[in-house]
Amino acid sequence: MSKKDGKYLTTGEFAKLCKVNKQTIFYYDQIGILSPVMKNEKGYRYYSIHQLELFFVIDLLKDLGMSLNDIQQYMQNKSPESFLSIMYRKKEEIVKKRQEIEMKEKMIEAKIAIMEEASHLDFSRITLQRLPEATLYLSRNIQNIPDEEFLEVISDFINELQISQLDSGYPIGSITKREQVLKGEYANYSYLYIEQPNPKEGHPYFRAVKGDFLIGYHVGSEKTIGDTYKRLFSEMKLLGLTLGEHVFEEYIYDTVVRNDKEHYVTKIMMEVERG
Amino acid sequence: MSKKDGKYLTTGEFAKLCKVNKQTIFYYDQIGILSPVMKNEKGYRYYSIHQLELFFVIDLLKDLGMSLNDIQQYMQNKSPESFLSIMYRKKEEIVKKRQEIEMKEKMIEAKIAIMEEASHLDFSRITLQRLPEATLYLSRNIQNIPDEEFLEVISDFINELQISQLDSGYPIGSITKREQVLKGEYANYSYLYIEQPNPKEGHPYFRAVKGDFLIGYHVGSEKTIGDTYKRLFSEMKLLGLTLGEHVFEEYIYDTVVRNDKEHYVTKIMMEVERG
DNA sequence: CCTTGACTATATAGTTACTATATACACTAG
DNA sequence: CTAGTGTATATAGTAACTATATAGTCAAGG
Repeated sequence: MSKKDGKYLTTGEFAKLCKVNKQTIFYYDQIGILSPVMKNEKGYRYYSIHQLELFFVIDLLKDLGMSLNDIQQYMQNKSPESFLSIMYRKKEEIVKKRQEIEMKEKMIEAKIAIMEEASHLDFSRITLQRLPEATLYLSRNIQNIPDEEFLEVISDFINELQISQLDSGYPIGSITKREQVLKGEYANYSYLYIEQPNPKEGHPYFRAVKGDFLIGYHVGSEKTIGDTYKRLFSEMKLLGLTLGEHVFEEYIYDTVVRNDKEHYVTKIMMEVERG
Repeated sequence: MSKKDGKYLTTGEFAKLCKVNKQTIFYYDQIGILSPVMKNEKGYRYYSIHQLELFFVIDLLKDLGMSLNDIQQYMQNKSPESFLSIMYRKKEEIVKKRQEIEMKEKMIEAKIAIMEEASHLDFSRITLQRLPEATLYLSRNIQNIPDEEFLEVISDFINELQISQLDSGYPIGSITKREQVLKGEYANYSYLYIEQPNPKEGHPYFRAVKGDFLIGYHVGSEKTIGDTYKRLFSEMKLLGLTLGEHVFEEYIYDTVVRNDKEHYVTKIMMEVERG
């Protein structure tokens, strides 16, 4: 028997090459997914270097979400055909997984962008800005909607975000119509929305907006948001502007980054018209 | 209190929107990472729709490998600054994770290619082929190496595969020199190698090969591989060829797809010269 | 008003894939 | 011949759920 083939690895050596705990190797033997090629009379386990590749495959399958139980099922009854069919299945899964990862990367980037921008803002200032066109994914109309139906709309909205991978990481905002705002019904929203910096083709629910906006920030619970609306209205008057069709609200700092409601920050963007 | 803000979700409703088991929501309350905004006198939990976003963030962090314990640490003491720093950290991690996924996708594709090719082969046929140039990642020389050192070389080779992401999914093969093969020392390899279909720039250990190869398949344990070598030698004589500098061996069917050693298949590729 | 069925709650045990600990035996080097 | 490292088994613990058991709550229909 030649040196290389004759060379057996002890459990410790094998574990080190696999970069796992020795106990894991015992465990794999115990549940029958990777047993040593040889066991001596003292019960010492000996592995061959070829079994390393088997370990790597097990590790790959595990990584792709296969349970040790399922892996064991295969190991009891190996064949090139069933291995191939597993690989085809896993190929589909990993493509999906990669797309999810890519989306999450985008989400993180969005969160970073939002937080970085917020950290440079003066929340007490009201500004007039010309906003560029943006693509939004809208919920169904929720104005004056009864409670049960509201839950269903939210549910559909959230589902669609997840199914069609529309969660860009940007905050979920709300749109209120001029009429409701003027009546002081600041929470009687008409739509929920989420901004889509890279809109997908062929999706029906997108609307674009652009124009002049009066932008202010409300610091504190939403119960007191009326105060900030009043400040915005007086600023609007001062600048000789009138309220446009829609008001957009977005949580900048919310329950994700603040323990206390008094420190929440809501961005209010009022569409305005000159003259 | 308006309809939308007044609308609280029960544990079941909230769980459904989060697409998790209700028990999970109880559990998150229990360990203090996501508690309902309100609990009535009967102990019923009520969540607000804004807490959905918090759940999604928790889910994101979890996906990025953060433990519920670490998440809890953050939740006890939220702030935009620490959230931002977590996001920066996670951004690095997810980039790495994406690269790993991409590599694994390639690995699966390679395994599929190998298995598909193998399924169309007649293992009893010996063929003469002109092989194109291929890039290989080589181990250090292992010819006549003592056992301890062999283990170290293997270890280094495997480590490098993992660190530099060189595991292409193609089998780990061995190269034996003409001299050893002629002496019948078929297992006295000089190098281990793994093919790199998309070689990375700036890596030192690569060698290219191309030329005429006499290719045969050994079915059975490596102990009887001498039989197949003999068949190859007689075919070589028949074709009027002489043995070139190297012989390459690759496991096609091994412990990964076969339970029984008698069904292993090893591909033997002999470099040959005409005349 | 009562019952039925679907909901809510807590408490506890089970699951997966390890990981740690305790105890005992084996092997190797000085 | 002992110290130190290695091996083994057995058992318990871990994280993050998941399932089960038991009991209280509530809204709709008869």
